[in-house]
Amino acid sequence: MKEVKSAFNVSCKNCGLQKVCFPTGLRREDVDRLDDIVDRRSPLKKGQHLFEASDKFSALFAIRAGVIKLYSFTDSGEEIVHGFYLPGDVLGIDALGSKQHQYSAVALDTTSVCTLPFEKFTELTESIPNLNQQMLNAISKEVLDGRMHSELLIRRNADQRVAQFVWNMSERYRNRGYASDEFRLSILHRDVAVYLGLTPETVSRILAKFHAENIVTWKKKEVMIHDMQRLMHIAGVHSSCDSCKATA
Amino acid sequence: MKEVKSAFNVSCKNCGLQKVCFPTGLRREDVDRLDDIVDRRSPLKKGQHLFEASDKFSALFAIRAGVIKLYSFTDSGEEIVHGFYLPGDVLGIDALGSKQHQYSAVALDTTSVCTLPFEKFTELTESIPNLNQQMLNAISKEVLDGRMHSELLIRRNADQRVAQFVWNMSERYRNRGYASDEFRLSILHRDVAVYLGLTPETVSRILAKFHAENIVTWKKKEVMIHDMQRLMHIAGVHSSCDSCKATA
DNA sequence: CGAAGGTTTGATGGCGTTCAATAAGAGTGG
DNA sequence: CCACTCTTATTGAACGCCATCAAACCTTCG
Repeated sequence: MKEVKSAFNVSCKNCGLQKVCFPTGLRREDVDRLDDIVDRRSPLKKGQHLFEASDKFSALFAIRAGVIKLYSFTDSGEEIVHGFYLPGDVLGIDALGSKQHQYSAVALDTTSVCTLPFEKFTELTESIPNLNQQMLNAISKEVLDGRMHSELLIRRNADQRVAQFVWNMSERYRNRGYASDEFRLSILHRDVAVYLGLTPETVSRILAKFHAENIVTWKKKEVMIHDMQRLMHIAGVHSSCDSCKATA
Repeated sequence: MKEVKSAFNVSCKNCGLQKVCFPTGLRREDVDRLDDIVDRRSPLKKGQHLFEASDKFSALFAIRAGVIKLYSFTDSGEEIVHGFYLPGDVLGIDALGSKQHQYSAVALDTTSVCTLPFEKFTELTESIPNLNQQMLNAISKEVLDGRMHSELLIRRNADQRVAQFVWNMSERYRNRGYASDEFRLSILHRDVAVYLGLTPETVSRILAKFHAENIVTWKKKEVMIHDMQRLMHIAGVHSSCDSCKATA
């Protein structure tokens, strides 16, 4: 099952995201065995779906590069954006119970993904004890992310929501070893607005204000944070060690 | 490890909630083995905590009777209510990753709980294959509940939120075999308000309106639903089979 | 019984939505 | 490469929902 390597087809062993996918670390031989079951397809183009709501669940996915938006629609047809998944994030957990995807996942940019067939993954779990805990970590992260999202939607005004979103993205890139004060973000303002429970107009106005006050500039998929302190202050991130918590 | 039985100390085998705790069903001998590891303490009184944020995680909990509120505080000291747990619900999943509770759980009424020591539970998992899937179901439910909460907080006005909350509670009681149009609910309006991202005043006003329009009466912990159709309509639950979905 | 906390009701104001119209990008085909 | 179209972003004005503040009433519990 060993395959030819390419830019989009690097083994877990040589993947820079190993620490993100498996934070507590697996033994080298265990990573090799994981490699054997991982399926690496050609990258998704912008607008292509990784899966759609009601699809049968057969695998978990780890993002290698790009961005995925997880979304669904309410009974009345409004879109709900549940989250954005960056390199190193695991996708598909919502379907573990019903074996059927509850939401849809679409690429917002060229995105490459590692596929973990769930059957084989479960078998591996029996022989790699640590893998089960890794799984629990990923699941737990999913639950906590959901709670964070709810928290953001309750009693935080529009300024705070936008600031927290930008800061959160910055932290996530930092944890992956990228620059945290300047990064590319292929997410439409419209999608951000839906995620934050706001209208595009409101988000636009707030970003204009942040730009005028020289806190954050977000133009043409390029985000630049000029004043991290004030950004964190607006976001309501007071405790000095929150970045540590986020890393955990 | 077999114990004397009492009203608050019934084995899983004889527990009416078995279908809720283990929806897909376990074999009789497996339930017996579960029984052996379950710890049944004396009930919690109103106001007592099952666990608190930052407590070490050592067990999952299944509610047998009563109500538990899961909550935490923001950096700025505001309370966040993440959810209410009814008989048959599983609590403690948020701590699976970090082995440390992230939120606090307090009894809103006299509440009895089954304790599942996680170590022993994990061991059992190896010999009862179906148990692992039960676990995944519980986790998945936790994720989906969180998403439902977010969904409720986005672009739903106060009327819709309150209606959806009452309807949801009604459904949950119905799924447990209780009356769905008349039930006791030991939750303060204040806690409901925080959960819904509203103020107590707003919730009070809306309940007064629902009462005046003869849709729902909620006085002194007694909820009566007089017009389920209109309640569902306000809640934005249009599809006729949503009760089925909720059961799944 | 008295105190503390929860609920109800009313008046006022602010924040974010809504509607509308323009500007700016992105994608397509000539 | 430019013209054309479609989607997204920006900016302005006005309205409405819900928070806020305040005061009275009601429960609960020591």
